[in-house]
Amino acid sequence: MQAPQDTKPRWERRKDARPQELLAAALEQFVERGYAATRLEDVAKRAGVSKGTLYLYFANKEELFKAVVRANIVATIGEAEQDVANYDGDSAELLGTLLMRWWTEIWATPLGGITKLILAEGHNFPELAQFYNEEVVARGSLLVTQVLKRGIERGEFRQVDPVVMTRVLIAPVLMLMMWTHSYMPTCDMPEITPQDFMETFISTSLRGLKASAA
Amino acid sequence: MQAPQDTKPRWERRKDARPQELLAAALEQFVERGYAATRLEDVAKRAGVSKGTLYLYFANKEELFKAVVRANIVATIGEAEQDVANYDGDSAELLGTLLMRWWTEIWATPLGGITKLILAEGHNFPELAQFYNEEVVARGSLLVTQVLKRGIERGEFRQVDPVVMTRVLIAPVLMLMMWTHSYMPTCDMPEITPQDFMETFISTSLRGLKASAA
Amino acid sequence: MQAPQDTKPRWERRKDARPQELLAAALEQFVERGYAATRLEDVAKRAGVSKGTLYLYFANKEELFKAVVRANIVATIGEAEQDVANYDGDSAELLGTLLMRWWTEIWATPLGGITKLILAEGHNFPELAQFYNEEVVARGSLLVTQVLKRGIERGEFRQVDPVVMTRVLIAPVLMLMMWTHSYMPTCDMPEITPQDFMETFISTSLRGLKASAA
Amino acid sequence: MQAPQDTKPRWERRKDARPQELLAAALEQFVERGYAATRLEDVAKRAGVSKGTLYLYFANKEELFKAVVRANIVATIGEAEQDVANYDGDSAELLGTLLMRWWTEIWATPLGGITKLILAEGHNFPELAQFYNEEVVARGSLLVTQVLKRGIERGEFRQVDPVVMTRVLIAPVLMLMMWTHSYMPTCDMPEITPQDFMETFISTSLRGLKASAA
DNA sequence: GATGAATGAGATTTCATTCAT
DNA sequence: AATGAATGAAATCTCATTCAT
Repeated sequence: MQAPQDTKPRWERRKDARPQELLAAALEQFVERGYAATRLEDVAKRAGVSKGTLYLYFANKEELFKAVVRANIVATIGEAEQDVANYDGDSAELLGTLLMRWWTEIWATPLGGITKLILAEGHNFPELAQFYNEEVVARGSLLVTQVLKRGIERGEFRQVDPVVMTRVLIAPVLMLMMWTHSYMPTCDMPEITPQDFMETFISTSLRGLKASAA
Repeated sequence: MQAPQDTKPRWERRKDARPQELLAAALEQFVERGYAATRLEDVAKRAGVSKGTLYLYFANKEELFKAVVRANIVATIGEAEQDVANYDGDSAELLGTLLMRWWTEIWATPLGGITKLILAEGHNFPELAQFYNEEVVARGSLLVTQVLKRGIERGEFRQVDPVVMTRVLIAPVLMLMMWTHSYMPTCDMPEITPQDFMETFISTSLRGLKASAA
Repeated sequence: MQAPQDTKPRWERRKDARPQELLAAALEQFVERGYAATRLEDVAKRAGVSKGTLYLYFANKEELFKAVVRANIVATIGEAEQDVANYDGDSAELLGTLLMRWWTEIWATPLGGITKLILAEGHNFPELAQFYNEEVVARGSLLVTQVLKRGIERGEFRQVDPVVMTRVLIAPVLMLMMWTHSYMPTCDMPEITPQDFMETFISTSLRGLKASAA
Repeated sequence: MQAPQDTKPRWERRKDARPQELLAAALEQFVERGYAATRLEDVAKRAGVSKGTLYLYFANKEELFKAVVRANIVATIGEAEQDVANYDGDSAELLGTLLMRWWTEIWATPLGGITKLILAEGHNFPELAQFYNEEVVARGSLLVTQVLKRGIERGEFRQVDPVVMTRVLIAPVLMLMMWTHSYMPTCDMPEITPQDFMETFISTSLRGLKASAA
């Protein structure tokens, strides 16, 4: 007796997979070239389909772009929110871990490419930029802010405005992401690894944040 | 003897001013819309000339863009280099001043818009990106690196890799500039001023940099 | 012994019905949208089949269109021809009845839609237009012409050119049909019914046709 | 001394004429092919310009079409309105003259081609169809209706519903126009001239309209 | 026979670039 | 030097048609 797990004919299974393939190809092309400079024909070619096929799945270029953005808003933030809620130790350590995970698990992934796109060409798509900011940036920021408040309340951090400080802490991570995706491998940050950058950034920031000894 | 300062007839002086006017208009348009989305017709309209006139001064869109970039690489860096060389006081204060001046005198000006452009669409113009990085980012970085080395040597700063730390210190300023130019006034950084950001950033970084008390 | 009327299995009978269903759907869509604006996908959807199925029955869009036209050339004209041949009364009454039946039995039916199509987009299909004119318009016209000749011979109608007069009598009916199918319900003929139109048209024409009393 | 009538350089005079040339070419092409089947490239070619030039003068295909329609709504109706108001003789004669002039001065001109277009493809452009109906059909109809009322009041015509009768009188003229523009020269109305048609139509209708002798 | 995913030619539209004046 | 009408290559998008399943 044959295993009936998948009774669909091959091309139908293919159809189910198509949107993902197209989104993947589009993501790569958009990240590589930017929104405006990306030609749909290239996306199609990269996905191994014809121009017309794209339009079976996405109404137009803008919708394709939006779909790419939506598809890459990962659940990672949700997990991080849990971690922070449950954590019970040193705030500095929590903050350091949080920022480092943010880098490795979010910005160093394709989501980083998306974020770069939004920052670079976002103002041509105001609604999308807003949507993205709310879903990704704002939620992530809130997390950092909460840890900062916690540390301040517990006397671990000195008195700073947690909202402003949140921005200050986020900025270097985003900028690292921009550099990483700027395709200027040689001219950008020769001989510096993201790891180096993040470690130096985190250690310095935590030092600067900590309540003055005593 | 009459003052020979300007013997040219008026329309010829106008002619000399033309390129500047065109570059100014192009800068605004590029910053507002991005490279790809900028139509030369809009640049021309903004400058109050016809489309054809643009081509009298610049061979094509790309050359216009390059000219805009070149024209906005100001001499400010040179001045700063002098200041640093002549300074003779506390390294932390020097670094703080340097960073703040960097913001107010460079990134908060139209040059900021150019930098954003380069970061956003630079990889479509690799040679330009490289040129820009060398002329602006590298020279500026070098300055910061020098101050860091000076501070470390003088025992004011703790032992850090000055090249990496330079990046860490530059990143927030650039990111602030990106945000400032991202045309997402509402969703971006509600109720935070660049001033707040810079102050918090600088004070925290300097604290994190300083050699552990004693 | 079982009735052998239909020994085919059901799906095969279905198969036989398919072309009719497709033609019906195509007729509606063509009439509603016009030839050029009709998308085969919509025809298929309307018929509840897939786009590909259309091509099992019709070689291409043009053939489908032609098939629709051919399928709607009804036998009604044949009946009318019989009626006219057998009639033995007043020519004016015969003509009036003929015209009114023409309207109700032909132009007010989907065939009207076809005629509108031919008139509207027929010159993109010259052969089809010719075919249609010969099969429908010419035969119908001939009928009218015969009645006119009969009336003139019998002294009931005044001396007119029967061929020209035929056109004059056909025109209003066709125009009514155009209006009826023109999908401009409000702007076209407010508060006038086809019935009103036909009655007024017939009575006036017959009056105008009749041999001047005496 | 040279005549200074036209100081513009040649190409500028050309520019002024361009829209008219384009509209003329578009009219021909639309009338020949129908709206949907007309390719802008063909219009351009017919006008002796490139595709892009069309877009200097008309935003898109639909706007071009609308412009063609607007440009062909002649003032003729206005003149006819004057004539009717001033006329002081036999209503039947007035009506006959009106209808004949309608044919020769309006429907037999390019405006006829436009009307055919509207009737054929008008429901794809509802607003345009409405606009056209109001400006051309409704005004023309009103004129006929007024003459009918006048004749009925003066006892020249028998008692008919003037609104319905208006339609009955307009229909043949419009249908003649449809036939004329249907580009089926051979199959349509062999050996009948529009002149024949109109004369037979008018004489029959007037006979049918006149108050029964006495 | 039926499906519907895939195709690609062709249409509209945009815009950097040219060139006669 | 300046103009702006004209161009045409290239991009987006549509849809009749094909074909593997």
